[in-house]
Amino acid sequence: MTTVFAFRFKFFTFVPELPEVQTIVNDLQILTGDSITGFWSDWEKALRFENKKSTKKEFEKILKGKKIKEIKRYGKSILINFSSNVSAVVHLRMTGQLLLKLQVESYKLQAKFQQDKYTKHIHHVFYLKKNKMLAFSDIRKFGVITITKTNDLHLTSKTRGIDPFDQHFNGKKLEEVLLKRKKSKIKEILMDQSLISGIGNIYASEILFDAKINPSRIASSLHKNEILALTKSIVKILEKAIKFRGTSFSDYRDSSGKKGRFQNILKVYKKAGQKCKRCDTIVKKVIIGQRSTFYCPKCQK
DNA sequence: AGTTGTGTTGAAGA
DNA sequence: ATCTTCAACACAAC
Repeated sequence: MTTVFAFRFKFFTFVPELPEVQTIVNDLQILTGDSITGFWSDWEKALRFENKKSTKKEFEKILKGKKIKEIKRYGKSILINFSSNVSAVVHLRMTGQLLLKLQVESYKLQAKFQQDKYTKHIHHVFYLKKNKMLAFSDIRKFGVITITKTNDLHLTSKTRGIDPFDQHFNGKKLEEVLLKRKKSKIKEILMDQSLISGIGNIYASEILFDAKINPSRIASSLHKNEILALTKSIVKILEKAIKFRGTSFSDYRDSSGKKGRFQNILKVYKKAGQKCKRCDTIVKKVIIGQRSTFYCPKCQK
């Protein structure tokens, strides 16, 4: 029998955004100080070295023997800094999960454990000295792992808008950001990772509900006080979601019995046809930026 | 059983 | 250049 999962970041009903990634990063802290003994992958399309395609061989060559110095988050990306100026950027995209304390040999992974829904989507594995392994499971295989020199981290992604928990993020900063896409709908801007990093489809709807702003509003039409309210709502909702360990955990419980609970307090997301929690008006669904968007037509102006 | 919805990112198209 | 559309993929729900 395979070793029990210590943590399992559950399937794709919801997708990892900033709060889920922060929750994962917090849980991964136990790996600090551990070192890499090997690397395995059966989906090399996901592997990048700097900005080029890479291979599991190259990954193993670079990573083997490296010590994990720190694990951080930027936007929706997980940053792992190793010794010798090496870093890995892990992006879970839609369905990526990181599994800890699992023990599966690579030859078994090769066979894909076809009957085991918990291991059949593992595509990459970092083997570790103390903690056995860190496995990357990814149903849709959109996830990406980029290795780069720590010094060159800033070059790895175009999606490096300001993180809402950056100390420089405030109303004035958000105002500047809105000026860059004046004609766009506010919800599109919230989800534009090159402007603000970390907000995805779920929290965009929840934040705009909290700020009482209609998601279709054009950026340039927002008044100063609305931008200020929006700034506060961004931080407030994301902080609350982190406190609740995110939304992307449904039936899984980790070894201490905890699971994400933010889905229990969602106000508008996936609530079309139901009464608004503030004013009883029926919540509506529209498509903005090709994605489902939920809002109350009465209290979001 | 075939079609659709899911939603992140970056490349391709307009 | 700047905007929009689409492909990468697997699976649940209709």
